[in-house]
Amino acid sequence: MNLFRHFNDLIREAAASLEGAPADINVAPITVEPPRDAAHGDLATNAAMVLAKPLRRKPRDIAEMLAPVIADMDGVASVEIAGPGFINIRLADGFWQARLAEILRRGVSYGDSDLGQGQAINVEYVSANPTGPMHVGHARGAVFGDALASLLDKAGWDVTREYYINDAGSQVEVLARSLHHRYREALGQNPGPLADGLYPGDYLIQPARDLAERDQDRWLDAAEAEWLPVFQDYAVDRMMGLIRDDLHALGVKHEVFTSERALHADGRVEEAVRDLEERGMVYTGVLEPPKGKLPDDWEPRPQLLFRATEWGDDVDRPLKKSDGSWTYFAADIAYHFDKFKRGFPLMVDVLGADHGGYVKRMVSATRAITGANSGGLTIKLCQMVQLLEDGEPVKMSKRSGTFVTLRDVVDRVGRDAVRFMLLTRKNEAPIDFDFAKVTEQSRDNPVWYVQYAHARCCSIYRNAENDMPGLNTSAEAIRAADLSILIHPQELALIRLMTSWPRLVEQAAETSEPHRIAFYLNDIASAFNGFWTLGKDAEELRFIHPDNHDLTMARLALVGGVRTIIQSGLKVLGVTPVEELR
RNA sequence: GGUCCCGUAGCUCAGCAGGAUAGAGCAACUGAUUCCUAAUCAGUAGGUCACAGGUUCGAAUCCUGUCGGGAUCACCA
Repeated sequence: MNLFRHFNDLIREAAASLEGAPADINVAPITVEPPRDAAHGDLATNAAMVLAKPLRRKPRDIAEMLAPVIADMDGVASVEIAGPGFINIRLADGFWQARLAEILRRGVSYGDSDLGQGQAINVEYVSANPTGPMHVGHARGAVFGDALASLLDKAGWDVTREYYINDAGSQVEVLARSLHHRYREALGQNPGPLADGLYPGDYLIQPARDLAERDQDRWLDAAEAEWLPVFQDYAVDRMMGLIRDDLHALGVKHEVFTSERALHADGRVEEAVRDLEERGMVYTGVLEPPKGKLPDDWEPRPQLLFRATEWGDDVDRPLKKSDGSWTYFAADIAYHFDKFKRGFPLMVDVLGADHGGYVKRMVSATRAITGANSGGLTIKLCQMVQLLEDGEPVKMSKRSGTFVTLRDVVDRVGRDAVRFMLLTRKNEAPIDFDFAKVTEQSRDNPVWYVQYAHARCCSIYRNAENDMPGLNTSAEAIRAADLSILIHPQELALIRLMTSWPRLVEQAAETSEPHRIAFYLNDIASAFNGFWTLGKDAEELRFIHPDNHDLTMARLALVGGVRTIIQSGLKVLGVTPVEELR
């Protein structure tokens, strides 16, 4: 239950039936939120202020009319009118205790929402070129996309996770040539130094050996035109294997892999462009030279263009290169068209910030394809990750082979730490990824801090079982505990915070901001650790009371609630909760 | 030059789709461990929310402009 939505619905209803309310009154601007200052109560609504104009009355007068109606609602303990016309609502202890019971009953599915109403949505992420292993730059988009997909799923969308394999274009030819070089080496030849522009990494050596084993010297003296397609297929297969392994190491999942080359091969690119053509969205023209720095080899030439400007872009965009072949953009239009036809009116693309210039054209193309009022494509850009070693940037250069692979980082600090750290920042903000910080065990490291709180919850259960032999701490027994004895302000504060989880899920999903979950978990951990420490001074606030079964069970229920919320949140982030930290 | 992102405490960052006195961690200072994990907690101090206008009951949040930082800019993917 999202209690804010719950009470908002009730209050809107009450507002619409107020004396003197016009039939067509707009109650949408009414909000119900937690007041910033807890002293103001549990809920605050702006209803009186928003209704002042349509009702032509003073906010305070409207508040006076609404207050008794609200006070009568289930769960409401008291109502106050404050400031310019805020209505502050305080909920009864019993209401909060019922919420804890709800959390225990629902388990990690607590916070699930029907906000998405089961709408199909396609989330595309990673889509690294299949030309080598993933490096850290890819990790952020991968983790972000994965968490966003989980988040949307939790919030009620029907999510499909997709990977677009960029297996067409010149970089795949380069890959094939690089593999051929290694192939010659594998057969004992000395092809000399790697030609300029070929991929230097040693990850092609083993695939080349395997290929040499399979095909022997069949391609050694063959013409390039003969071996190129074979080497392309083989290399892309192997590189996708590497990437899948890397994704697996990160715990990132996809359900659908779509090949760019297949789009070209079975005519879907032509089909998409033809579709645009029929709508008059395509023409042959000459583009203006780019502003700013003019490329050395720029020259005016007629090209097949898409009327992107009619859909919100700044210039029209080329669909064909000067040699007549399709641009990447043309294939990408076909790809989005394909997704649309597969039943996804809603799509999300997760891209690196270096693709910022690409957003408008893809969004406008998608509008053109799907009809203007759809606007079904959202592009989320992830900013750079800067690796730090002892506070110093790690220098990376592809040329010297010193770039850090995703696998290196995962092996060193662990999948969970990588994921959590990359999600503890909003996607538009650059991240400094400090190796020392990520593995540090302190308050300053949110990854560790949240895990610590979870482990502590587990530890309390273990201790309870040890200290009180025969105590039944099964889920059923905990759910049966009498929660009405949880009336300490700190206990209720903790439950309040847990109860904001459903609302947080909805907000994070609506804004596509999984980082909010990481911050929320940090808050939960902090509140829980605070409560834990109270027990040091005040023995009656400890969780375990060997001489008081009922109190122990109620407190264990509280701890169980915290543990459940943390698990629910970590599940969205794709991080495994740990039961013990030593 | 165009476009996009960012600018909040000394540092690193949140800020809940406009709400009441702008928050957290680190660093600094003061306290708390025979005790359910002190790997923690409580407190003090620290801000002209880059700047200037605008929108309205109300702006860190929305709009315009300026300044500063980053990304990107036909035919690459």
